Amino acid sequence: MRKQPEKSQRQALNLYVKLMRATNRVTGDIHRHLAADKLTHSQFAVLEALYHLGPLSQGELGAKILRSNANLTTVVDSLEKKDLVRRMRAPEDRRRVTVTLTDAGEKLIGRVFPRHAKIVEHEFSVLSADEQEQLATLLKKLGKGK
Amino acid sequence: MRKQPEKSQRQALNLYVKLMRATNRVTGDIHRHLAADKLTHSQFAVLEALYHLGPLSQGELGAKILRSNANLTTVVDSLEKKDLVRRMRAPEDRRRVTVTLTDAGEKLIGRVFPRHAKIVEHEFSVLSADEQEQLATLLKKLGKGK
DNA sequence: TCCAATTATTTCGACATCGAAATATTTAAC
DNA sequence: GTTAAATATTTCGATGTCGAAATAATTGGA
Repeated sequence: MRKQPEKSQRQALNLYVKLMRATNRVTGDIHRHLAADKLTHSQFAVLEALYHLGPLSQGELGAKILRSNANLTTVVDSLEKKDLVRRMRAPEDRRRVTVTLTDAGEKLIGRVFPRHAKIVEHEFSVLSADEQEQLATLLKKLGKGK
Repeated sequence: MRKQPEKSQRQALNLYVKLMRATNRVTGDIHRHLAADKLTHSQFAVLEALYHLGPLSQGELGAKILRSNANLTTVVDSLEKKDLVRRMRAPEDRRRVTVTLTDAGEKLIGRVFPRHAKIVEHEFSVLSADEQEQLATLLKKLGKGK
Protein backbone atom coordinates (compact mmCIF):
# COMPACT_ATOMS: atom_id res chain seq x y z
CA MET A 1 0.00 0.00 0.00
CA ARG A 2 1.44 3.39 0.96
CA LYS A 3 0.55 5.32 -2.17
CA GLN A 4 -1.91 7.76 -0.59
CA PRO A 5 0.50 10.54 0.24
CA GLU A 6 1.69 10.81 -3.32
CA LYS A 7 -1.80 10.75 -4.70
CA SER A 8 -3.04 13.45 -2.39
CA GLN A 9 -0.05 15.61 -3.27
CA ARG A 10 -0.68 15.16 -6.96
CA GLN A 11 -4.29 16.15 -6.48
CA ALA A 12 -3.34 19.26 -4.55
CA LEU A 13 -0.69 20.27 -7.09
CA ASN A 14 -3.14 19.90 -9.98
CA LEU A 15 -5.69 21.90 -8.07
CA TYR A 16 -3.15 24.62 -7.46
CA VAL A 17 -2.48 24.91 -11.18
CA LYS A 18 -6.19 25.08 -11.92
CA LEU A 19 -6.70 27.74 -9.28
CA MET A 20 -3.96 29.84 -10.84
CA ARG A 21 -5.30 29.41 -14.35
CA ALA A 22 -8.83 30.30 -13.38
CA THR A 23 -7.77 33.33 -11.38
CA ASN A 24 -5.48 34.40 -14.15
CA ARG A 25 -8.21 34.29 -16.72
CA VAL A 26 -10.77 36.11 -14.62
CA THR A 27 -8.43 38.87 -13.46
CA GLY A 28 -6.90 39.23 -16.91
CA ASP A 29 -10.27 39.88 -18.53
CA ILE A 30 -11.28 42.28 -15.80
CA HIS A 31 -7.98 44.08 -16.07
CA ARG A 32 -8.56 44.80 -19.74
CA HIS A 33 -11.92 46.36 -19.07
CA LEU A 34 -10.70 48.51 -16.19
CA ALA A 35 -7.73 49.66 -18.24
CA ALA A 36 -10.18 51.27 -20.66
CA ASP A 37 -10.86 53.80 -17.91
CA LYS A 38 -7.23 54.00 -16.82
CA LEU A 39 -7.95 52.23 -13.54
CA THR A 40 -5.92 49.49 -11.92
CA HIS A 41 -7.54 46.69 -9.93
CA SER A 42 -6.56 48.40 -6.69
CA GLN A 43 -7.74 51.83 -7.73
CA PHE A 44 -11.05 50.39 -8.80
CA ALA A 45 -11.34 48.38 -5.60
CA VAL A 46 -10.80 51.51 -3.50
CA LEU A 47 -13.40 53.50 -5.41
CA GLU A 48 -15.83 50.65 -5.15
CA ALA A 49 -15.33 50.25 -1.40
CA LEU A 50 -15.90 53.96 -0.84
CA TYR A 51 -18.91 53.88 -3.15
CA HIS A 52 -20.62 51.07 -1.28
CA LEU A 53 -19.38 51.63 2.25
CA GLY A 54 -18.81 55.38 2.46
CA PRO A 55 -15.62 57.10 3.68
CA LEU A 56 -12.96 54.80 5.12
CA SER A 57 -9.47 55.15 6.51
CA GLN A 58 -6.54 53.88 4.49
CA GLY A 59 -5.99 51.06 6.92
CA GLU A 60 -9.56 49.90 6.48
CA LEU A 61 -9.22 50.17 2.73
CA GLY A 62 -6.01 48.14 2.77
CA ALA A 63 -7.68 45.35 4.73
CA LYS A 64 -10.64 45.45 2.37
CA ILE A 65 -8.68 45.17 -0.85
CA LEU A 66 -5.88 42.95 0.47
CA ARG A 67 -3.05 45.34 -0.14
CA SER A 68 -0.29 46.61 2.14
CA ASN A 69 -0.58 49.94 3.91
CA ALA A 70 2.45 51.10 1.97
CA ASN A 71 0.69 50.38 -1.26
CA LEU A 72 -2.49 52.10 -0.15
CA THR A 73 -0.56 55.34 0.10
CA THR A 74 0.40 54.99 -3.56
CA VAL A 75 -3.06 53.98 -4.71
CA VAL A 76 -4.75 56.86 -2.89
CA ASP A 77 -2.04 59.21 -4.19
CA SER A 78 -2.87 58.38 -7.76
CA LEU A 79 -6.61 58.60 -7.20
CA GLU A 80 -6.14 61.94 -5.50
CA LYS A 81 -4.03 63.18 -8.40
CA LYS A 82 -6.91 62.33 -10.72
CA ASP A 83 -9.26 64.17 -8.34
CA LEU A 84 -11.35 61.04 -7.74
CA VAL A 85 -10.87 60.93 -3.96
CA ARG A 86 -9.99 63.37 -1.20
CA ARG A 87 -7.84 62.81 1.91
CA MET A 88 -8.69 64.24 5.31
CA ARG A 89 -6.96 63.69 8.63
CA ALA A 90 -9.59 62.24 10.94
CA PRO A 91 -10.20 64.90 13.59
CA GLU A 92 -10.95 62.37 16.34
CA ASP A 93 -7.74 60.43 15.70
CA ARG A 94 -5.20 62.38 13.75
CA ARG A 95 -3.13 59.32 12.92
CA ARG A 96 -5.84 58.20 10.55
CA VAL A 97 -6.50 59.49 7.06
CA THR A 98 -10.11 59.36 5.97
CA VAL A 99 -10.60 58.91 2.25
CA THR A 100 -13.76 60.20 0.55
CA LEU A 101 -15.03 60.13 -3.02
CA THR A 102 -15.13 63.44 -4.84
CA ASP A 103 -18.05 64.21 -7.12
CA ALA A 104 -15.93 63.17 -10.08
CA GLY A 105 -15.00 59.93 -8.31
CA GLU A 106 -18.60 59.20 -7.46
CA LYS A 107 -19.59 59.81 -11.04
CA LEU A 108 -16.83 57.60 -12.44
CA ILE A 109 -17.45 54.65 -10.17
CA GLY A 110 -21.20 55.04 -10.72
CA ARG A 111 -20.54 54.57 -14.39
CA VAL A 112 -17.83 51.90 -14.21
CA PHE A 113 -19.22 49.66 -11.49
CA PRO A 114 -22.34 48.46 -13.33
CA ARG A 115 -20.19 47.47 -16.29
CA HIS A 116 -17.73 45.74 -14.00
CA ALA A 117 -20.58 43.80 -12.41
CA LYS A 118 -21.76 42.69 -15.83
CA ILE A 119 -18.29 41.54 -16.79
CA VAL A 120 -17.80 39.57 -13.59
CA GLU A 121 -21.23 38.06 -14.08
CA HIS A 122 -20.18 37.09 -17.58
CA GLU A 123 -16.88 35.59 -16.36
CA PHE A 124 -18.71 33.26 -14.04
CA SER A 125 -21.54 32.52 -16.39
CA VAL A 126 -19.76 29.36 -17.56
CA LEU A 127 -21.05 27.98 -14.26
CA SER A 128 -24.69 27.44 -13.35
CA ALA A 129 -26.15 29.10 -10.27
CA ASP A 130 -25.80 25.82 -8.41
CA GLU A 131 -22.22 25.37 -9.45
CA GLN A 132 -21.45 28.92 -8.39
CA GLU A 133 -22.90 28.19 -5.00
CA GLN A 134 -20.77 25.06 -4.66
CA LEU A 135 -17.70 26.97 -5.73
CA ALA A 136 -18.42 29.73 -3.23
CA THR A 137 -18.63 27.20 -0.42
CA LEU A 138 -15.36 25.53 -1.38
CA LEU A 139 -13.48 28.80 -1.90
CA LYS A 140 -14.72 30.12 1.41
CA LYS A 141 -13.17 27.15 3.20
CA LEU A 142 -10.00 27.51 1.20
CA GLY A 143 -9.78 31.24 1.84
CA LYS A 144 -9.91 30.77 5.57
CA GLY A 145 -7.22 28.16 5.78
CA LYS A 146 -6.55 26.38 9.03
CA MET B 1 -40.61 40.20 -11.07
CA ARG B 2 -37.39 41.22 -12.78
CA LYS B 3 -34.98 40.70 -9.95
CA GLN B 4 -32.95 37.86 -11.43
CA PRO B 5 -30.23 39.92 -13.13
CA GLU B 6 -29.32 41.63 -9.89
CA LYS B 7 -29.19 38.41 -7.94
CA SER B 8 -26.97 36.66 -10.43
CA GLN B 9 -24.63 39.63 -10.46
CA ARG B 10 -24.46 39.68 -6.69
CA GLN B 11 -23.62 35.99 -6.69
CA ALA B 12 -20.87 36.47 -9.25
CA LEU B 13 -19.40 39.46 -7.42
CA ASN B 14 -19.32 37.57 -4.14
CA LEU B 15 -17.70 34.64 -5.86
CA TYR B 16 -15.09 36.92 -7.36
CA VAL B 17 -14.16 38.20 -3.92
CA LYS B 18 -13.90 34.67 -2.57
CA LEU B 19 -11.74 33.61 -5.49
CA MET B 20 -9.36 36.48 -4.82
CA ARG B 21 -9.21 35.78 -1.10
CA ALA B 22 -8.54 32.10 -1.58
CA THR B 23 -5.88 32.68 -4.22
CA ASN B 24 -4.31 35.34 -2.11
CA ARG B 25 -4.03 33.10 0.88
CA VAL B 26 -2.62 30.14 -1.01
CA THR B 27 -0.07 32.13 -3.01
CA GLY B 28 0.91 34.18 0.00
CA ASP B 29 1.79 31.12 2.03
CA ILE B 30 3.66 29.55 -0.85
CA HIS B 31 5.53 32.77 -1.45
CA ARG B 32 6.86 32.79 2.09
CA HIS B 33 8.24 29.29 1.73
CA LEU B 34 9.88 29.91 -1.65
CA ALA B 35 11.40 33.13 -0.35
CA ALA B 36 13.37 31.04 2.14
CA ASP B 37 15.38 29.80 -0.87
CA LYS B 38 15.42 33.21 -2.56
CA LEU B 39 13.10 32.03 -5.31
CA THR B 40 10.14 33.90 -6.75
CA HIS B 41 7.03 32.08 -7.94
CA SER B 42 8.14 32.46 -11.55
CA GLN B 43 11.68 31.33 -10.93
CA PHE B 44 10.42 28.30 -9.09
CA ALA B 45 7.87 27.57 -11.81
CA VAL B 46 10.58 27.64 -14.48
CA LEU B 47 12.86 25.32 -12.52
CA GLU B 48 9.96 22.98 -11.87
CA ALA B 49 8.92 22.88 -15.54
CA LEU B 50 12.47 22.07 -16.62
CA TYR B 51 12.77 19.48 -13.88
CA HIS B 52 9.66 17.60 -14.91
CA LEU B 53 9.59 18.23 -18.63
CA GLY B 54 13.24 18.61 -19.58
CA PRO B 55 14.76 21.49 -21.61
CA LEU B 56 12.25 23.98 -23.04
CA SER B 57 12.41 27.17 -25.05
CA GLN B 58 11.56 30.44 -23.36
CA GLY B 59 8.34 30.69 -25.31
CA GLU B 60 7.26 27.30 -24.09
CA LEU B 61 8.18 28.23 -20.54
CA GLY B 62 6.22 31.47 -20.80
CA ALA B 63 3.10 29.62 -21.90
CA LYS B 64 3.59 27.09 -19.13
CA ILE B 65 3.91 29.52 -16.29
CA LEU B 66 1.50 32.16 -17.66
CA ARG B 67 3.99 34.97 -17.95
CA SER B 68 4.86 37.25 -20.85
CA ASN B 69 7.82 36.58 -23.10
CA ALA B 70 9.33 39.82 -21.93
CA ASN B 71 9.18 38.65 -18.36
CA LEU B 72 10.65 35.27 -19.20
CA THR B 73 13.80 37.01 -20.34
CA THR B 74 14.13 38.56 -16.90
CA VAL B 75 13.30 35.38 -15.03
CA VAL B 76 15.80 33.30 -17.00
CA ASP B 77 18.35 36.10 -16.60
CA SER B 78 18.15 35.88 -12.85
CA LEU B 79 18.24 32.09 -12.81
CA GLU B 80 21.27 32.16 -15.10
CA LYS B 81 22.99 34.65 -12.87
CA LYS B 82 22.54 32.22 -9.98
CA ASP B 83 23.92 29.46 -12.20
CA LEU B 84 20.71 27.42 -11.89
CA VAL B 85 19.95 27.27 -15.62
CA ARG B 86 21.85 27.62 -18.87
CA ARG B 87 20.77 29.23 -22.16
CA MET B 88 21.58 27.77 -25.56
CA ARG B 89 20.48 28.95 -28.99
CA ALA B 90 18.63 26.03 -30.52
CA PRO B 91 20.77 24.87 -33.47
CA GLU B 92 17.80 23.76 -35.56
CA ASP B 93 16.04 27.12 -35.17
CA ARG B 94 18.31 29.86 -34.05
CA ARG B 95 15.45 32.16 -33.08
CA ARG B 96 14.74 29.96 -30.11
CA VAL B 97 16.61 29.82 -26.83
CA THR B 98 16.65 26.46 -25.12
CA VAL B 99 16.85 26.61 -21.36
CA THR B 100 18.39 23.73 -19.38
CA LEU B 101 18.94 23.03 -15.71
CA THR B 102 22.53 23.12 -14.50
CA ASP B 103 23.65 20.57 -11.92
CA ALA B 104 23.18 23.19 -9.24
CA GLY B 105 19.68 23.94 -10.56
CA GLU B 106 18.77 20.29 -10.62
CA LYS B 107 20.01 19.87 -7.11
CA LEU B 108 18.10 22.90 -5.83
CA ILE B 109 14.78 22.04 -7.42
CA GLY B 110 15.21 18.42 -6.33
CA ARG B 111 15.42 19.68 -2.79
CA VAL B 112 12.77 22.43 -2.96
CA PHE B 113 10.09 20.70 -4.97
CA PRO B 114 9.17 18.00 -2.44
CA ARG B 115 8.76 20.63 0.23
CA HIS B 116 6.68 22.75 -2.10
CA ALA B 117 4.45 19.78 -2.82
CA LYS B 118 3.95 19.23 0.89
CA ILE B 119 3.02 22.86 1.41
CA VAL B 120 0.53 22.88 -1.43
CA GLU B 121 -0.92 19.67 -0.08
CA HIS B 122 -1.24 21.32 3.29
CA GLU B 123 -2.88 24.42 1.80
CA PHE B 124 -5.62 22.35 0.27
CA SER B 125 -5.98 19.98 3.17
CA VAL B 126 -8.85 22.07 4.54
CA LEU B 127 -10.82 20.31 1.79
CA SER B 128 -11.57 16.59 1.65
CA ALA B 129 -10.48 14.57 -1.38
CA ASP B 130 -14.04 14.73 -2.68
CA GLU B 131 -14.25 18.46 -2.23
CA GLN B 132 -10.94 18.87 -3.99
CA GLU B 133 -12.26 16.90 -6.90
CA GLN B 134 -15.38 19.09 -7.06
CA LEU B 135 -13.27 22.21 -6.89
CA ALA B 136 -11.00 20.96 -9.66
CA THR B 137 -13.98 20.40 -11.93
CA LEU B 138 -15.41 23.84 -11.27
CA LEU B 139 -12.09 25.64 -11.65
CA LYS B 140 -11.37 23.80 -14.86
CA LYS B 141 -14.58 25.15 -16.37
CA LEU B 142 -13.84 28.59 -15.04
CA GLY B 143 -10.29 28.53 -16.35
CA LYS B 144 -11.38 27.79 -19.85
CA GLY B 145 -13.97 30.53 -20.08
CA LYS B 146 -16.27 30.70 -23.03
C1' DT C 1 16.40 33.76 -55.21
C1' DC C 2 14.41 37.56 -52.83
C1' DC C 3 11.15 39.77 -50.04
C1' DA C 4 7.22 40.00 -46.92
C1' DA C 5 5.16 38.09 -43.18
C1' DT C 6 5.80 35.45 -39.12
C1' DT C 7 8.04 33.93 -34.94
C1' DA C 8 11.30 34.20 -30.76
C1' DT C 9 13.67 36.93 -27.84
C1' DT C 10 15.35 41.23 -25.91
C1' DT C 11 15.23 46.04 -24.67
C1' DC C 12 12.86 49.97 -22.92
C1' DG C 13 9.86 52.64 -20.14
C1' DA C 14 6.36 52.48 -16.90
C1' DC C 15 4.03 51.02 -12.86
C1' DA C 16 2.20 48.01 -8.96
C1' DT C 17 3.67 46.04 -5.11
C1' DC C 18 6.18 44.82 -0.97
C1' DG C 19 9.04 44.98 3.47
C1' DA C 20 11.56 47.76 6.46
C1' DA C 21 12.57 52.01 8.46
C1' DA C 22 10.96 56.63 9.60
C1' DT C 23 7.42 59.79 11.33
C1' DA C 24 3.30 61.26 13.74
C1' DT C 25 -0.14 60.41 16.99
C1' DT C 26 -2.68 58.04 20.59
C1' DT C 27 -3.18 55.02 24.54
C1' DA C 28 -1.97 52.85 28.72
C1' DA C 29 0.89 52.15 32.69
C1' DC C 30 3.11 53.97 36.18
C1' DG D 1 1.61 64.02 33.79
C1' DT D 2 5.37 61.55 31.59
C1' DT D 3 6.94 57.97 29.04
C1' DA D 4 6.79 53.41 26.59
C1' DA D 5 4.28 50.77 23.57
C1' DA D 6 0.97 50.54 20.02
C1' DT D 7 -1.12 52.22 15.78
C1' DA D 8 -1.55 54.71 11.10
C1' DT D 9 0.65 56.48 7.40
C1' DT D 10 4.57 57.67 4.52
C1' DT D 11 9.10 57.15 2.54
C1' DC D 12 12.67 54.37 0.64
C1' DG D 13 14.78 50.86 -1.98
C1' DA D 14 14.07 46.86 -4.51
C1' DT D 15 11.79 43.77 -7.62
C1' DG D 16 8.29 41.58 -10.73
C1' DT D 17 5.56 42.46 -14.35
C1' DC D 18 3.68 44.14 -18.68
C1' DG D 19 3.09 46.24 -23.49
C1' DA D 20 5.28 48.12 -27.29
C1' DA D 21 9.13 48.66 -30.10
C1' DA D 22 13.48 46.72 -31.67
C1' DT D 23 16.25 42.90 -33.26
C1' DA D 24 17.23 38.39 -35.19
C1' DA D 25 16.01 34.37 -37.67
C1' DT D 26 12.91 31.48 -40.43
C1' DT D 27 9.41 30.47 -43.81
C1' DG D 28 6.50 30.79 -47.83
C1' DG D 29 5.27 32.67 -51.88
C1' DA D 30 6.26 35.14 -56.38
